[in-house]
Amino acid sequence: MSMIAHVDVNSAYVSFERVFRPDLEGKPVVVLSNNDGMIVSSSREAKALGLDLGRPWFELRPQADRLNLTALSSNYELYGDMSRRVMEVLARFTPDLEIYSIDEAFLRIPKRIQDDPDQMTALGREMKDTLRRYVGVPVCVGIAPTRTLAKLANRTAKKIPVFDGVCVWPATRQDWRDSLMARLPVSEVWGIASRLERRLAALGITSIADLAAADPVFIRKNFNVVVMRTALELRGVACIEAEEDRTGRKEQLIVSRSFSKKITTVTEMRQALAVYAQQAATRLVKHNQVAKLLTAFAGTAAYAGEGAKRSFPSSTARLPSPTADPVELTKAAYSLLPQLEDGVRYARAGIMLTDLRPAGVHSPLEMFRHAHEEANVAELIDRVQKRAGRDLLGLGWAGLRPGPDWSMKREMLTPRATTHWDELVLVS
DNA sequence: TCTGGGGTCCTAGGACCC
DNA sequence: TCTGGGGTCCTAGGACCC
Repeated sequence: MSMIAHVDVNSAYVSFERVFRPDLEGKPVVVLSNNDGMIVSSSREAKALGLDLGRPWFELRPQADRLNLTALSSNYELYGDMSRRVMEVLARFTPDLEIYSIDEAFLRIPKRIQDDPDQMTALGREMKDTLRRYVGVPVCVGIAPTRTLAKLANRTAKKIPVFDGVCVWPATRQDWRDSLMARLPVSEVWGIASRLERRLAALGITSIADLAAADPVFIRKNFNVVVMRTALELRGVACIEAEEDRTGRKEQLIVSRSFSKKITTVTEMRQALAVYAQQAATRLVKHNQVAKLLTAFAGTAAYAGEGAKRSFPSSTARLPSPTADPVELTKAAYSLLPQLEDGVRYARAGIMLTDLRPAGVHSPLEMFRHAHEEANVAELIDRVQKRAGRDLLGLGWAGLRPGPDWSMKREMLTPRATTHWDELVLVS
């Protein structure tokens, strides 16, 4: 039986911010979503005040002073770079690192210590201490024979103080684990959320222990293989494979944003689509991929009041040939425009690219349609942007700064302290 | 009056994740 | 007035093939 460690950063975005704002240590802090919409990360102190994920900021703002609460706009450039540092440190512990998300990773425990709970605990503690020292962030570590149990061990390490951030499943007693699993609701398991929780409850499965004890064939029949795998993993049978290393390869790519003010005109929507199409193109090129299918969509607010007109138009265009050309993507995205309805206040729009494939593999027909003017426009934009910055040149509004008045609002943004020379932290 | 069997591919929708 | 963004996997059903 092999062992897997799950490591994740506590209150990740808040912790990344605190590295450069040590004054926020020990205080209630939240990080907000784009447009300063709602909470996406919440410090332990903020959680203790009941400030959980999803709370809208406009509701909270009036109380912020009274609660001594610090709210920050999300600074994804900072988080991306801090995440890279965390993973770099973790990579020193194993040749077998699976980066699962911006703040989580799985690591395979070396064979020679996988039967020794004490050594595994020491290893987990070393990971935690090293990340604190080298990157400056607090993490928890869970170690168990399956990914699902490693996540559960990690949750345990976070919530039960005696573990002090490191929980090695086989180092705990069987009867203690059983009673823990009997106490915890099944929705605490990785892969079981509210809808499955409801359906499971209808069959009498409410605790984690219930799911672990359920007959896998029964689960397979009433749900699907995904839920069955989860149930098996809870019994210690590893059946969720490491995600295949895609090295950046994706199956789909989405660029979508809410506007800071509602959009009502075709002109504004055309601007937004042009900006998003170019961002999509940039990301495609970065992954060295091209797209065949583009879907453009827009929508009214999810929480629009009574009587507000709702509308969710979308249009899908097959591109003449697989491409990452911003000009072609922008044109294709415009197929949405005729579908917009008059008098509707659109809150968001986006572009989804699907049917992606590696760039540079061309069918015979495609050989004849290159090196024309449009390709040169894309290249030119790319060259200018590389030399002079992203904000300087683009189709439509993309090159203008300040941006149009519907563009994203981030009023409490911290400096991009690790990726931009002019935003370095100054120490005096 | 009678109307097979086996397969692939694609898409939409549902569920989950962070 | 104000409520995020970006992904993956699985399944069912339809279209189509021989």
